Amino acid sequence: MPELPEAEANRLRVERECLNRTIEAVELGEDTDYLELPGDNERTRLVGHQFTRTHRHGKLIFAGSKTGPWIAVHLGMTGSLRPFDESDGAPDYAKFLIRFEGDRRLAFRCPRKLGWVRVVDSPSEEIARIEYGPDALEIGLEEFAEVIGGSRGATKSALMDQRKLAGVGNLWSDEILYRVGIDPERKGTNLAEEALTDMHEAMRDILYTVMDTEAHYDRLPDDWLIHTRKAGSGCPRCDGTIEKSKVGGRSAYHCTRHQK
DNA sequence: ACATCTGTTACGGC
DNA sequence: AGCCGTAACAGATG
Repeated sequence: MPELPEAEANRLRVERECLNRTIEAVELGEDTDYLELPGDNERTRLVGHQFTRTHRHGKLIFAGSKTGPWIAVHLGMTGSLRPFDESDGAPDYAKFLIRFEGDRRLAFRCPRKLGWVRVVDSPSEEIARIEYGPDALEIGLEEFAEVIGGSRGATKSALMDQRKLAGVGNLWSDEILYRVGIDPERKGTNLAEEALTDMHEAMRDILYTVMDTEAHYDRLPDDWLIHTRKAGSGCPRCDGTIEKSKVGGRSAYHCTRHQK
């Protein structure tokens, strides 16, 4: 599920349904081996506080308040944050549960156990700890061009490097490069200023567009790669063919005709 | 049975 | 020192 727009959709659910309610208890779910989750002391720290605000940086989601502790959530590949009412029962794969006053609950689901939750003093402290670069929607053209244009490896890998800029993953890096007609393997140092400018703009447009749909991919424009991300399919934008390859250990899809 | 997967990270090489 | 690339991680799904 989660790159920046998907993390944003999760943050919005918390923002809408979990603010300004006193936390009464914080519990772990079933089968939490291998997961990094707050221990007894960290969970107790949250009790009695309310979340009054949320924040997102790249793929990281935060909830907290001006003076109280924060939770920092990384969704991994398959995680999600799900507010629910006690009367409806918890979702499956719930690994971490917050009980707010009244009927409201918040579950951190994580079927594949690649996500994590921490209790921290502030978002900025956690962002510094994990060494994330600027958020992909905050980074300006100048710094973007510096960071991506200065990268000696594949442009796709640079876009996905969270220390360079935070928020872009495998799916949307493909979409960005498809939009601007750049081969995912092209070296960053081999990109012209104009290509970097186009890429920065495409990144912003793609992330905002996906965010606007709250990550409902069926509502995205027909000429996006996402709908034809399959080896051998025809390119929606030219006469080319979509090819699958490996870039930086991840599967990459690109049009062999208009992406050079 | 086997390959795949929107996440990171540890480690070796340059 | 830093940057880069690859293997590894865990478990559901097709």
